[in-house]
Amino acid sequence: MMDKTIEETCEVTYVDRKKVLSVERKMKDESTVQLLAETFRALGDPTRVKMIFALSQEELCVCDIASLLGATESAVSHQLRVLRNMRLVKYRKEGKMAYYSLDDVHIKNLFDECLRHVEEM
Amino acid sequence: MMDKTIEETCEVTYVDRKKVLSVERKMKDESTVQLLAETFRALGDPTRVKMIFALSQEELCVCDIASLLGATESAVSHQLRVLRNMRLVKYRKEGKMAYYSLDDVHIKNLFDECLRHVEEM
DNA sequence: ATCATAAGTGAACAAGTGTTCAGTTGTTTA
DNA sequence: TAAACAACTGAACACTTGTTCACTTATGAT
Repeated sequence: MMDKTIEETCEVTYVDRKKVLSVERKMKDESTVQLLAETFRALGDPTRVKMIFALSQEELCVCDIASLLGATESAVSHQLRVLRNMRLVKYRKEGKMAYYSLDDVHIKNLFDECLRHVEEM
Repeated sequence: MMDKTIEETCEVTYVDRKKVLSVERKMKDESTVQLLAETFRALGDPTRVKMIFALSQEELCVCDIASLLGATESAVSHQLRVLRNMRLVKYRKEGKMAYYSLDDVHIKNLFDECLRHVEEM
């Protein structure tokens, strides 16, 4: 990229150095940015969106979800792992069943806020 | 997938048909699910996360953002298009500059809620 | 102990994504 | 008018992701 900051020789700068520096100071660190992106990406799939919505309504076991989505349990299991890895869902074991639900209230808030945005489109 | 719903011949069902049907009735339609997933996916990239954060602080032009992220203007322009397509950012033209900002208040709420979730991890 | 079943896993492949490069458009200034 | 520049775009590529298939683990029933 070409350097557009010419403030050393000229007052007029196309890049607003003051604004850029101000934002740069507040910028979240690399690992937080990474986690944010991974979290959003975990939500960025139609199958997983349906799972999150379903789990925002009811606690469900893997085969409930599979039945609901018309998917194989294997596929559901793989997707649940993605959501689990980002702490979007939690589960409790009861015998051979695993009952899943949303991990915390932020997830529902986050999801509902996005729903509101989308429903305004 | 094997059919596990055996309620016609037996009272005991592994799939809780009542819960599944209740969720099925409330399930969002396919196009809403698709938009939700696309919106989350648009946010699911470190570069775009940084852009959204930056724009939550200040209105910025393309070259400000490029300078801030150390990216080419072409790359920034491509990423901004993704965000624009999902109405996550808007822009105003002033001469040859394009000033970008977050599209609406939902985006900031959504982003902040995710930040809170991530910072609890 | 054996069988059935809920859940989870690894490997492999098709499909989708981000970046770069080269080039275009439109505006400003000399 | 010509040159400079902000912004945008299409094509190509390397890389990532979701799904399927075959298999494993672990629990409960016969």
